[in-house]
Amino acid sequence: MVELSPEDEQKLITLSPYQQAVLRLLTKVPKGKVTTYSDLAKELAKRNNAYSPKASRAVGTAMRRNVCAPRIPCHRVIKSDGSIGNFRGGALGGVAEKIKLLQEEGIEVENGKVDLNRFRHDFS
DNA sequence: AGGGTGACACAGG
DNA sequence: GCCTGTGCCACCC
Repeated sequence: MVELSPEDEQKLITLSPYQQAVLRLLTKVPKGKVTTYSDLAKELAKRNNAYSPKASRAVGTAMRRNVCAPRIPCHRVIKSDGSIGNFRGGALGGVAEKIKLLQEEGIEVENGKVDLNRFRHDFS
């Protein structure tokens, strides 16, 4: 869980409501656990019926625009099949960097995949 | 207002 | 299991 500083809040309000919701929810994912784009979309839909549970793609948009207020652990978000997905557009370390960060938190990554049965964070 | 674009998902082949 | 095509959502011109 991450505490947002007043500065972070300032950056957040710059974004659309949906993007804010995604990032705030993301702060609840603890170190050592991961979640998926789809899971975030579902959880958001559960908390606010204005949102669609199928907005996984929109969640990706939120990450892309993530002012990644450094504090928000965007590297803990992977695809629903356990594969890593993308990170900062691909270049500059990209996926490799994402994997590294995950492993440093104790999450096992083999063959470019994470075992969701063991590392998936359960909201609710 | 209209059309293009992804850090996605899912069903097929 | 890998590669494609299609659907989708919120966002951004």
